[in-house]
Amino acid sequence: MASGLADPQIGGQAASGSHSSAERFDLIHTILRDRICLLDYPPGTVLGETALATEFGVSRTPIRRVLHKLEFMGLVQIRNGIGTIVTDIDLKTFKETYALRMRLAELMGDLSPVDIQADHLARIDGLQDRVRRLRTKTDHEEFARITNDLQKLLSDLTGNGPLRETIELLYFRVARIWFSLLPQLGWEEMVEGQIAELNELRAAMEQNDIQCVGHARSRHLRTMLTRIGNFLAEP
Amino acid sequence: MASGLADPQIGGQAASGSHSSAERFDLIHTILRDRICLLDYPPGTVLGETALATEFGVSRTPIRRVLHKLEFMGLVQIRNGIGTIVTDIDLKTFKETYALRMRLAELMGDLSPVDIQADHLARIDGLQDRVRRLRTKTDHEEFARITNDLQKLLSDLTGNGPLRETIELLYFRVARIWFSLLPQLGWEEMVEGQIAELNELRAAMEQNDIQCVGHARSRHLRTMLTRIGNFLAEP
DNA sequence: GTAATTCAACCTGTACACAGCTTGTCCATA
DNA sequence: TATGGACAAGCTGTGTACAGGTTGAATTAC
Repeated sequence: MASGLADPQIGGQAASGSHSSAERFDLIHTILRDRICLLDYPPGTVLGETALATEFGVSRTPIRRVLHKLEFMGLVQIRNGIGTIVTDIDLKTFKETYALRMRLAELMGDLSPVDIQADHLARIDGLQDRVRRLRTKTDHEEFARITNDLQKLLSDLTGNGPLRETIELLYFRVARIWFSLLPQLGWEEMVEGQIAELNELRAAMEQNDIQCVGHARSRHLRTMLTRIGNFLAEP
Repeated sequence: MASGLADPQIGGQAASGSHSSAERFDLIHTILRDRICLLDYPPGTVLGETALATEFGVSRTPIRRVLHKLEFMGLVQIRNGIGTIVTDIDLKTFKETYALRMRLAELMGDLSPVDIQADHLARIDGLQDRVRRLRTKTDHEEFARITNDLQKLLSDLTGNGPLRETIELLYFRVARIWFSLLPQLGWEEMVEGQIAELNELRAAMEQNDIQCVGHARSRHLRTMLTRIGNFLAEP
């Protein structure tokens, strides 16, 4: 219907259905954000407002709102006369972001911690199952979705609202970068590392120790940064 | 020229002059942000896109871009059919934001600190002069401008980019709130408190000790939160 | 053949007209 | 008098035509 693009079931129908204005905005925003984070739109991709407008069955106006929000989040850069470009991150900014994320993770249990509920344990159990299945089946996108869902779970455990928003924003800014390096970092290592983090997180959650959860998360981020740093520095 | 409003020299002329698109956007954004932070638009004010458009000599479209960015920053809330409302902050969010700001201030010297230059010392000297003048002349807006400029100076001392952006964002979110309480918190106390902070900051900067700068800032934030908390809790 | 230049195609930015939503008012009714 | 609903005024959301900006390719001059 749109312009010969793929994914007609997600875009053209759901977004232009009988939803309210705010719902359509959130829907299109989430779809485009996930496409960027899951590398459907790799860094450097030029998006084009008209193409997106026809795909989602709306005019350029609401698309522009979404793209400006994505620009504010740092996921795209809108350049007059050229288009909307999915951003890449230089190594310096990447390391700075990870350094900050590690510190913010440690603050998670320090500032207004929340109580662990049975629901939270069930969710992390589900994540453990999903990532264990990846030991025998390479699936980069599923791996990225698991880390997305883990981030959502950790957000629900962050009682301090501004801290939660900041952590989420920084996650979305860098998630796609290391995800793009995933194939070159060693699949087995990455899966086992994720399993190890989930085990640590679950053990801390069983004891209702959010502070320990934050420190485990921080350690995991440090490990990831080290691996990526080693990989990017040598060649 | 516009609609009989005040400040014709800032709005109608400068913003619609011979600037490029991005420059006009930044200019209008800064003007409106400062009007909100300096309480020209106190919380609850309804802005109205058409009025702003006529004042700045542009159409609603670029005004909408600015207002949406301000909404992303949390300074306004856009409601369909009603208008764009300057936000207020509930006490819980206010305290959470301050708790986070204290921690982030401590990180300032920890993550990629910068070297203090003579220029930095000169700027803080200027701030000291300006705030000392307020001992004999009550001027709430000048006080707010000084804290704005101090925040800018501290931003320049924050080497970690994402940390700098986060600190700035959180500052703009809460600055106008305690500023609105300024008249009721005791003018002399606030001025002396600001002078004390500047003295501590300057002493730390002379020793090129950014970590000490961050801790002094954090202590000052804690003092402010305590005063405001006491004031808001009792009545 | 090479280099500078013009121009056409495409993009985002802007202006404006109209549709949809919210709210307060006014009026009819019990 | 109290209360319910219809309506009008105002706002933001959307669609669309046009202006401004950028790039690369075709063209012209040397």
